[in-house]
Amino acid sequence: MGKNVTGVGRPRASGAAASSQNAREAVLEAAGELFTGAGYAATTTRAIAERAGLRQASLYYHFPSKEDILAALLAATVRPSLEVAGGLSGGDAPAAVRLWALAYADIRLLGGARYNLGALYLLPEIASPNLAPFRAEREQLKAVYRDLVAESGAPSGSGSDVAVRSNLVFGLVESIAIVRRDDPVLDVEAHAVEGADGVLRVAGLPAPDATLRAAARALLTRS
Amino acid sequence: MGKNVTGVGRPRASGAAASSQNAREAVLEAAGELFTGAGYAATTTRAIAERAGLRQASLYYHFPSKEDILAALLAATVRPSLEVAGGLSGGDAPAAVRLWALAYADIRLLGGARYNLGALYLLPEIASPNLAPFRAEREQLKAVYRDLVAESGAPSGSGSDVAVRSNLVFGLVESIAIVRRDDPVLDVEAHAVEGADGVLRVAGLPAPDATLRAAARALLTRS
DNA sequence: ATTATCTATAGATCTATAGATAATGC
DNA sequence: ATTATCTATAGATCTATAGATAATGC
Repeated sequence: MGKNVTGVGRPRASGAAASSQNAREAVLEAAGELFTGAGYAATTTRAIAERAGLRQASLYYHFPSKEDILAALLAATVRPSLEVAGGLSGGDAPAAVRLWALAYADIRLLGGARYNLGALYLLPEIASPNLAPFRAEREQLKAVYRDLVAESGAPSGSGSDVAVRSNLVFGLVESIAIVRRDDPVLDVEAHAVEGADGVLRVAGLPAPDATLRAAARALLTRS
Repeated sequence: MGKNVTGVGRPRASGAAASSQNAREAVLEAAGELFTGAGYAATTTRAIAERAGLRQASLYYHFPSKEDILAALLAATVRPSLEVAGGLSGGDAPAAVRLWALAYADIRLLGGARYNLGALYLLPEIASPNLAPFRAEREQLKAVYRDLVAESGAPSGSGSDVAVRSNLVFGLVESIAIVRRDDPVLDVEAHAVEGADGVLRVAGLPAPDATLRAAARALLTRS
């Protein structure tokens, strides 16, 4: 269970940096790239191991099963978003400002990660019973959006309700994964600003101005 | 190659309706349900065949490979959207009206299909070289959205450009697949109306009123 | 003695092909 | 003779386990 800083354990067959600093990290990095690119079922444990620089069977020293690798990735992907959401809850800023800030931060997180981490949310495998903890965390995040949409109190024109609007808002944020897959070199910053603007508009709020954006950004740097 | 209306060919092993009216349809139906639910790679040809009421090997009488089943489904899914887009191009209605109509129709098509057909677009396998024809058709549809966003000529506030906005618009429409997966019993009609409203707002246009919506619906029924 | 890897492999698939078979059509 | 299915199986995986091995730590 140690960190293997010096070189405990049998050396790797792939000549490579005998006994890496942290094989677990390398496995997650490799799996992230492959799962998001080719999907979970189409990615073999052999391919993950190869990219991480070890043998297929050696994965099982670090993870009990292939699905546990996915679970670790999903947890690491949703956690930063939940932290942002948590950091916003304490303040006294208007709901519209907090909603803009959360959407902006989420889109940047998903759009700017090393590889297209948001694509993990698109995998059909997240329906697996073993991944219920991840789904619960994602539901938590979605609930924060719903509360912000409700609190921001947009006029309920033409019979629209909070449930429909927050579905659209959450969908708009997560759609960064689809957009990024279609266009891997997109301008993340521009998409995040315009996306957060769009979130407010979809929520039924007036178009945000520079003052609102500045206030939202200030909220984010504060924590 | 005949339709097997009466009962040519060896009867099915699964007692079932000896020599179905149209086995090909049954295979597509089964594959649609399984691919959208469990994904492509995780769905076995055996599972498809079982659900369609024939033996695994018999699939290959109707399709040369598993991937061709997916290709057929993708083609059938994007075609109706392209038809709507084509039907709108000839008119003299304002771009905002056509944009609302297209978004509304697309969301209803994807949201109301027998199973969550939009989830096919989320599959990582659509990157396969063999599925280039589908990707091209989807790009065509996306180009229609882009042209409508450009033509509707929203004020380009805060440096936003057409590319970013049309990415967001297209993402918002397709996000119905994610929303539906999370909430299989959603109100499709309400989501489509509110989603099309959101599309106009994300495009930077003023919030649509009942008159605009009525005009857009009229466009759709006309063709 | 502990750690982190390796080699080898069991057992369970999965796709696609080969060739037989049981209907109808002529 | 043609059609649409079937049975059987080849060949290629794929995940996970068993048990050996080559380092360091004590």
